[in-house]
Amino acid sequence: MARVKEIMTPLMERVLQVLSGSPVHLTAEEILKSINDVGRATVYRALDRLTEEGIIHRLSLEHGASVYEYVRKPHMHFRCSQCGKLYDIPGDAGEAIAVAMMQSGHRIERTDVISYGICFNCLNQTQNTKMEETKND
Amino acid sequence: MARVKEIMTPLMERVLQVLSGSPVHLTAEEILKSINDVGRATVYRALDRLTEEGIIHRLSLEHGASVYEYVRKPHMHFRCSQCGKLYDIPGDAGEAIAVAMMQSGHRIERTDVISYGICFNCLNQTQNTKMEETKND
DNA sequence: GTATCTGCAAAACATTTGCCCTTTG
DNA sequence: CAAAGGGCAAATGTTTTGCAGATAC
Repeated sequence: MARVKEIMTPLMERVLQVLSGSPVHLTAEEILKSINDVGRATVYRALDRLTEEGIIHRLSLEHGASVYEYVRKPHMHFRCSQCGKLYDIPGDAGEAIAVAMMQSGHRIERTDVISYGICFNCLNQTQNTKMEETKND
Repeated sequence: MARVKEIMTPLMERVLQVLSGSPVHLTAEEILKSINDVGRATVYRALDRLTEEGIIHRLSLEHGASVYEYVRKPHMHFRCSQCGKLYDIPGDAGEAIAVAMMQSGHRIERTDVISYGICFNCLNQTQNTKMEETKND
């Protein structure tokens, strides 16, 4: 951790504080808002460097901005195509993936697993909406 | 496949032809260039619909545009953080992921596995560069 | 004083939207 | 002619860049 500390700038520390204190994924814009008197570019620069150092994760998603999260235990992600909400899914990529990736000869630094579909919340709402529609017909 | 055919517009067919004929992932811009007399917006619309229908996959990556690929057999992806090249990695997400995702109660439609790191190509070049530098010091 | 960090504004991309024209049934 | 597809340009949203001032060593 000593080495990590060395490379940290004040802004990186502040960004990291915001991220590590948040239970949810945040976009660059959200982080920007929760820190006063900071330029947008600086936040992006800090996020880039924190990502490169492996201290945080950047998640690139369909439609809209990337989100950042403080690296805790490994997990996967699920994104609802309907409401756009992002869920953490416990568990990690597992041996199978690691082995396949290793055999490729590349140096793997991290693996993102992202599923897309309809979340349980939207599934229920759709059901309700359908019932309403039927009633009104 | 009958149902699929019904919803295909001429543009969707042309886009699909380009994608299914390409061994590599293409960005919207690349697809645009390989089709004459087509508006940018139309290509995006076609790609959106093809993606929704599950006929092609959109892959959202760090830095730069999303790439599209024709859906053949399931596989994973590796992106080199240095040269930006995207590699296909044989194998799929496996049971472990599917089960974990299912338990979440969401309706999973697809899962992307993307690893980031340094590709074997860049690993070699870096080695060579280092040797050169040593020579010149 | 040189390198690093930061803020600001502009630039650069990637993607989406609105509007209008064309085609098809 | 209504509905759907498509072209174009402008708008939007996200991220990056260039530059100048401030700070740290």
